[in-house]
Amino acid sequence: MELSASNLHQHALPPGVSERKREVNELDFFADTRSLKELKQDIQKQTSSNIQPHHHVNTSLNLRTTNSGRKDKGIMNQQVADARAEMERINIENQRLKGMINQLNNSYHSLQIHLRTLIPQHRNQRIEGGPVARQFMDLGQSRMTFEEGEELSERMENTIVESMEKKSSRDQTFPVNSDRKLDRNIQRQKFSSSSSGDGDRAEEFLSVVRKARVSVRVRSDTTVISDGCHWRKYGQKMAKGNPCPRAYYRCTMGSGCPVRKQVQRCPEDISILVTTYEGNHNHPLPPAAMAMASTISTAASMLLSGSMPSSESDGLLPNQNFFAKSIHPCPPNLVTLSASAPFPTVTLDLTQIPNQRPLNRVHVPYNPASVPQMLGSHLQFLSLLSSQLGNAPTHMMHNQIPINSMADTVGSATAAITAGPNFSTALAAAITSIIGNVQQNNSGNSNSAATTNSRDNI
DNA sequence: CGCCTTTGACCTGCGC
DNA sequence: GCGCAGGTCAAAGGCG
Repeated sequence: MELSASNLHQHALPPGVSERKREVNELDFFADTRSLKELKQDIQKQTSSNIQPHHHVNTSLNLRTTNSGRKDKGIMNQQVADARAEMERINIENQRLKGMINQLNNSYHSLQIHLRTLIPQHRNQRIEGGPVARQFMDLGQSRMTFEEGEELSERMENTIVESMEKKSSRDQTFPVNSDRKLDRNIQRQKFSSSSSGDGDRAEEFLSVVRKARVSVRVRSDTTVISDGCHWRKYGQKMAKGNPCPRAYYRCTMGSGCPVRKQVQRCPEDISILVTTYEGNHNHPLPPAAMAMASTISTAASMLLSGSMPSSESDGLLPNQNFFAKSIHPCPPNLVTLSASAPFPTVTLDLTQIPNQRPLNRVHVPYNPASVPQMLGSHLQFLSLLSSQLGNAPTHMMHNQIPINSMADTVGSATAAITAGPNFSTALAAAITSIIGNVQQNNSGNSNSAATTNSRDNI
């Protein structure tokens, strides 16, 4: 991959640098490939050309031109001095930008090296009936060069967003059951094939991302939590071991949208509402709903980043151990990863939040209607996480992130997660910050009531 | 009338 | 192969 100035601008430069580059562009600094020497010569030519007419005038009017000549000479000297000062300034700016590019180059190469070290680790991890996420990590057991890995990682980032479109087109081709069969077949192929190509691996990644689930536990009297989407109930079942029925909803915001959710009350505490989301939307989403959808993608990415040392004696993923056992000061089990289910699931347990008093934050009563906003903060969460790890550009701290950079954000955060030894600490800090932000938002936005469906019978 | 819920039937995977 | 459980379908009916 070539590292050009434009690449740096698009992929690596923090906003400050972007601003600086715009400044430089106004001077045509990068666009003009001439050297400083040539630039200097140009300026000198310009100043001398300005001088010529005055010389010509001087020769015709002696007395008057003596004073005028002195004035002109003064102006000329001033212009030369200005030009020199400008050149000095440009020179300093040039040195500064050179240093910046070198720094970015170094960061880029260190990331390359880090990626080189990660790919063989993933390749060497064995499956042996392990969880889906681990199995996917093993997909690289066929030989994958660094370039392939780099290309794949790029495609992974892109496919998180593109998967919505692919999924949509597939849904139009296959009825639901066929679609599920296809997904299952993909799963089987994924586990049985050890010599798949990049295309297959991307498809396998898509499959996991599509099927990764996010489960949200909220204490709520309402039958559903408001998440910004329109849902149609298509079924209800009594689940074994739970006196409360499980309701099945399908997203109706887009035709053929594959996203489904299950809503069920917790058998141990019926005041807890458990909502499980699955799939990617194939249509534009309102911000709150977009946050939810991207949370699912993020969840998959988090799972796929599970390259921690294995300690599965208790049946937990290594990452799950981090989440479930090591996070402080977050409530235990606030976030858990489960691979015991057919598909990887991230569970956000928000039921303990009302009792939480994040450090240095004003406590505001918890409002279940703010769950979407909380999930909507997941990008902020990733940003915070990345920044806590010190491995991600600070420009991710912006709240408003364009949708087409979402995948980049996810990818960067995933990289940060994978790379960071202080993962749990960073995660704890990030979650604490998010909770604090949401609660602060609640104080100024307490009217964002959840839309309830009175006809729901859960 | 369109959209939604309800609910029994059906399909599929999995364990025995 | 059988039974169970989870998930989905689709007809019927309700609501605004």
